[in-house]
Amino acid sequence: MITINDVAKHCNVAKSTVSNALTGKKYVSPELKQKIMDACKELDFQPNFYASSLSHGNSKILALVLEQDSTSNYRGFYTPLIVACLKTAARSGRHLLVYSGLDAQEAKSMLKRDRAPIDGAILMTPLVDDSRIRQMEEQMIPCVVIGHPASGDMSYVDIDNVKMLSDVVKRLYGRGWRKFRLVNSERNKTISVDRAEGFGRAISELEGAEGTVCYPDELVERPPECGAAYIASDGKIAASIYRAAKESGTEPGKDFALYSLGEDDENEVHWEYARQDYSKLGERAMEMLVSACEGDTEPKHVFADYYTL
Amino acid sequence: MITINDVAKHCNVAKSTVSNALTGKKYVSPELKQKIMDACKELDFQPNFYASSLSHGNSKILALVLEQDSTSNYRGFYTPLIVACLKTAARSGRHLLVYSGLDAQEAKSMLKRDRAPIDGAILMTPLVDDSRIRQMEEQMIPCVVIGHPASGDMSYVDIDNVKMLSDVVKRLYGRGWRKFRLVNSERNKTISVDRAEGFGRAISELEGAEGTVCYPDELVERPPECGAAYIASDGKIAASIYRAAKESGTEPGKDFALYSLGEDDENEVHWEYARQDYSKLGERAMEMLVSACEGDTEPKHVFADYYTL
DNA sequence: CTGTTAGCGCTTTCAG
DNA sequence: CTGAAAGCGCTAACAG
Repeated sequence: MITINDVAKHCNVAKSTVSNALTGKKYVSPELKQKIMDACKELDFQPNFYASSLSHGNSKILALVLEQDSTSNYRGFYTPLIVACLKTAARSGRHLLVYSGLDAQEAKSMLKRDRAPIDGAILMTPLVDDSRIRQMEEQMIPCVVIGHPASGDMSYVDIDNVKMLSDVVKRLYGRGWRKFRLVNSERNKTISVDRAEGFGRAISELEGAEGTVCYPDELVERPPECGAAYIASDGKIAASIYRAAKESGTEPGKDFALYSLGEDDENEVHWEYARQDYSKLGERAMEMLVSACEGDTEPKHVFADYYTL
Repeated sequence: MITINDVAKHCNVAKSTVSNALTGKKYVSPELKQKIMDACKELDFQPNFYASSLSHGNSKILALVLEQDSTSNYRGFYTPLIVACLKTAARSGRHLLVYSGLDAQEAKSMLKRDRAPIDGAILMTPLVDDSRIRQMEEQMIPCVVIGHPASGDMSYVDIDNVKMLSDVVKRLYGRGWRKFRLVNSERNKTISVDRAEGFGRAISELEGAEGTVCYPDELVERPPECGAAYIASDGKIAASIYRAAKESGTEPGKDFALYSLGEDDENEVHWEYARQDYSKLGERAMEMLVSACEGDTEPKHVFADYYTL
């Protein structure tokens, strides 16, 4: 392995001078600097990752923590999200560790600052009571949440689910539907809280509208109620409603309405859905994280309009 | 930060004893060991990642390099593959860095051993001339390829594409088709070579069969030839053939046959396809990588049957 | 079996 | 503006 010492000898200078030339934290005369740079190239010197991190303590490694617990395994939108994070990270010279389906226990251990050498993290899908978030706060690791954290003052970027739900209900109302059914996400996710709120708000504002909310744990596959507009929190739920309808001979779009909030795979969907731009979400979150790692400690709260109905 | 020194003082022993107790590489009396462990817990000691890596030079971080260059952005099968790698890695206490769409230049820089602290890597989708593979060999970083490397003697796990193609052609032949068209993957991928070979082999073995191979760069959207059996190298290509057929009024399954080799999203596909188990592929590759990192340097070559026609 | 000591490669004071 | 020297926290020889 070729070290900073070899470069120093090669140039007849002290190794601290090489270090200074490389990090740019101290003035080094342009000629010397050039000479050093040339030597580095000639010798193919690569600074040792561990040594430099040990000294100044940052690794240029970030983490993307997909979801707490491994309830839902396959999420089609992960790919564009991961790729967007990856690319944005790479553009600023960062590496990205990805975690999926860690339980609270595992997360606690894998994300300890001294276990994983991370400078910062993006957390997906916050829970109402989210131990990962607390942990990042305690460890003072810069952190951006994708979604709406329940409490605390940390940076996040989220789609405005309150507004989105309200918009969806109004649109369906405009088409004549009066009876609404929100089949929400899991209760422990903050997204469900926001969606229920937007849903409820719209219902109460609209003359003659009536609505109820249910959760996946209550979902039985039974034919949808005739005359109701179903809003499914994701494509899988929409698919199960659609299937149940088909089997019972109830006609979607006619006997009842079906709308899904986000679709993992956009081919051949038999119902209306909101498009959400996961790439943008990832890109934006990563930009925020990088800037936080560079010292911008002010928490930023972004409700983005990365969706279209 | 609480260090090994604090623990040592707390227990009135030398720090090396603490280190030995923790790493288990030297004998330490059970009572002392217990005492030390207790102290670690009490003081909430976490070994410093950089320091220990600097000393013994392994980081428990692995890399998953998705594909060279960023030609194809969205690959639905990435999610199950990534998640499988992630889980398998986590089970053996490894972190996973993911890279996607690096060009040769970027790969060269990001995957330098001293830039990214990786103990080993999984490389997806090898090219006929693959600089990443050469780089890993040069740097002597343990490495497993998912796919069939063109040359060299490194570990890989792959679906036997020669056999798969041959099987597919024979199946279609058995149904009466005699004219075959393979629309292959990009020329620079080794998978294309194998597929063309299996295709050609089957054609030559089958009485009265005739076949040609073409590549994406030659693909124009024109109606498929009547009476031909098309084998598309992936779902996207199959979709474009299907679309062209629909537009020209040619009927799939009747005027021509359409078969695709692997499908990213399995809902509502209008043609036959081979199912490939990307989770298994990732899991197996990761197991091999971990064992390689643990000193098993013997290259393993696995042609798995992780597909069903 | 335990403790002392010398590094790992780099950054960072702190005198020249 | 440059260079010697002292760590960062840990591991691994090497004596006791």
